[in-house]
Amino acid sequence: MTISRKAEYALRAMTLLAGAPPDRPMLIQELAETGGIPLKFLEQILLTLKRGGLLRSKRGVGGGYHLDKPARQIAIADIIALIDGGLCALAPAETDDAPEFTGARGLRAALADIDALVNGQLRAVSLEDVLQRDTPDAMLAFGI
Amino acid sequence: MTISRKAEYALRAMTLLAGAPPDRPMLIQELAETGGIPLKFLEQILLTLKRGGLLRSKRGVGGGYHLDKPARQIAIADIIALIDGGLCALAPAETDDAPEFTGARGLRAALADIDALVNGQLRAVSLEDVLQRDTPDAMLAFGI
DNA sequence: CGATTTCCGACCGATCTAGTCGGGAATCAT
DNA sequence: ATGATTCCCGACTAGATCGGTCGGAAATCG
Repeated sequence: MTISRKAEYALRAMTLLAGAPPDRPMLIQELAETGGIPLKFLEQILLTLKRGGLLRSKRGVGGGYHLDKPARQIAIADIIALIDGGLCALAPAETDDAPEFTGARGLRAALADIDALVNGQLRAVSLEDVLQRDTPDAMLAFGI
Repeated sequence: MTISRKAEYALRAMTLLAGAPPDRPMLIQELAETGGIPLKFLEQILLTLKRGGLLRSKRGVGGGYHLDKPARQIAIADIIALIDGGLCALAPAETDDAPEFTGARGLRAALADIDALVNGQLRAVSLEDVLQRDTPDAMLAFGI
């Protein structure tokens, strides 16, 4: 029940890109080394992130990857959804063969509630928020 | 990223047991049929639930399963933790080889926050709450 | 004893995870 | 045009996990 390593790598790479100077793109190799991510695996990940519209790339010398929109407009939900193919869903696949017994509706409702809670939060936190959380004074501001 | 089918089955069985009359235990077969759960699979599940201290069992005629404590004192977190071996954790396995880069702390903090949120909620909802949620008037009370 | 019911370890096919491999295609400087 | 650089992309794989199944042993009761 942990987040997939692939999604974790994607989050690292996106965080790295969000925190990088916007004038020049970053190389896959750069991202892999800094983020501690297997190079060829990261290649795949960045590709799907790009196909999903979160990244833009350029080949050749001086090429690399950069965000396709400002960090504020990219939620970590967007990243996880692209990589894992759907968000974290506690509620099991909807309208399946679910039998009806006393308490069944209540169970589904309770799970759906929590599901909505976590997904809402994932959607609410942007890459910019992640960077903000990184600075020590932000920790102080939050009283940690 | 869905809840495991095994955990879903466990939740169904526990909900069933929480809603059953407390005078006699329920048979595995009964639970399997009512809950739409493969019998032999359910056997395993109930066994680990019992070893975890959530259930009590009795063999032979008149035997079966029943809750080991009142439904109010059993959180769905307890059930999922026993079955899936740990709760839903978005934050990756702690203190692993996590590299340090700009934003890494923020990323971990953001994930840990959401993690705490969902786990807190899972711990807050008991089987009794699940049963309450099942009745239509409870829905009205919640303004649904 | 024999019926009932839980207990328990071993096993199994399909799918998913976490990658690797090898080469192709675009871009750029010279 | 050539060659270096860098991204693009499909195929492949070892190992783990998922979702069960099977066969029987042990307890409990009439």
